[in-house]
Amino acid sequence: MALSRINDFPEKDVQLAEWCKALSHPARIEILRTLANRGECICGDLVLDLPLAQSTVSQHLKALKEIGLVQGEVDGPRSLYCIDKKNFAKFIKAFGLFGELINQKLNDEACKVKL
Amino acid sequence: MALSRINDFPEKDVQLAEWCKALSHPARIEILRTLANRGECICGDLVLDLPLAQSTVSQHLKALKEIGLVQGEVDGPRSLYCIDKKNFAKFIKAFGLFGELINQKLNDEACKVKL
DNA sequence: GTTGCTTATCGTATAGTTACGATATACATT
DNA sequence: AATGTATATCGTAACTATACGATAAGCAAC
Repeated sequence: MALSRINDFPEKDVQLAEWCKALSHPARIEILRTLANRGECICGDLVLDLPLAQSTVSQHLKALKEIGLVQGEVDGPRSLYCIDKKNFAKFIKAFGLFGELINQKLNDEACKVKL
Repeated sequence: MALSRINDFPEKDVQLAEWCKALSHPARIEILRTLANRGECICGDLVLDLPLAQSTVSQHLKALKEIGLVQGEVDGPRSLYCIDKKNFAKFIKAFGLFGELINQKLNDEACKVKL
C-alpha cells in the first residue's frame, strides 16, 4: 500500500468499520452466536464447533477480544470467553443508526438507476 | 493459507459475513451513506468526497457492486451509481436477526465472566 | 476525426488475513 | 516432581485487500 488512509476518515466510521470487520468471517459470527447461546465457553468448546484448527480458533478469539466484542478470563488451565455486552450493544446501536438513516433515505427518494 | 475453509460454514453465515465485509472499510460506509443521501452519484462525486485516488474509489465501487449492495449504470461518459435497495434491505434484516438473537440471549442469561 | 472528460482496468507495491503445525506456557492431578 | 490437559504464541505459507499511477476505453462536443 502507498500507506493506509484509514485515519483520514471520521473516527465514528472507522469504529463501525472495525466492528463490521469482526463479523466479516463466518467463524467469528459462529463464535459470537455460540457464546450468546451458552453464556460462556472455553476455547475447546468452540474448536469442537468449528471446522478449524485450535490455533486458528484461538486467533479468531484474540481478534474478537482486541476489537472488544468478547471478554476472556483464565480459569485454571482453560480460558473462559463471553460476549462483552456493553461493546456489543454499542455496535448494534451504531449499525442500527447507519441502517436506519439509509433505509429512511431510500424510502423518501427512490433510486432512479435501473440496471 | 492451507486452503480457505469458508465453504465449510453455513451459507447464511457466509452471506452475512460478506455483507459485513462490505462495511469493513470506512470508505465503503461513506460511499453508501453518500449514495443514500443523494439518491445517486457519479464516480467523480464520490472521489471529491473521499480522501482517495479515483482508481481506488472505482475499486471500492466495484467491490460494493459485486457484493450486490450498489447498482451501476453507464450514463454517457459517466457511471451512475445507487444503492441496491432490495439487497441492502436483506442485509439489514439478516443483521437485525443476528443482533436480536444475541441481545435476547444476553438479557436472559448474564455473562458470568468478568475480566 | 480530434479533443476533452470520465471511468475502468492494469500493473505493482505493501500490508493484512487466514490457516496450519509445532512449540511454549500455565495450571491440575497424580 | 512428573504427567497430562488446555490454550496461546511463533513461524510460516498462501492468499486477499488497499492504494496509487498510468493507461485504456467510452462517449460528447466541437
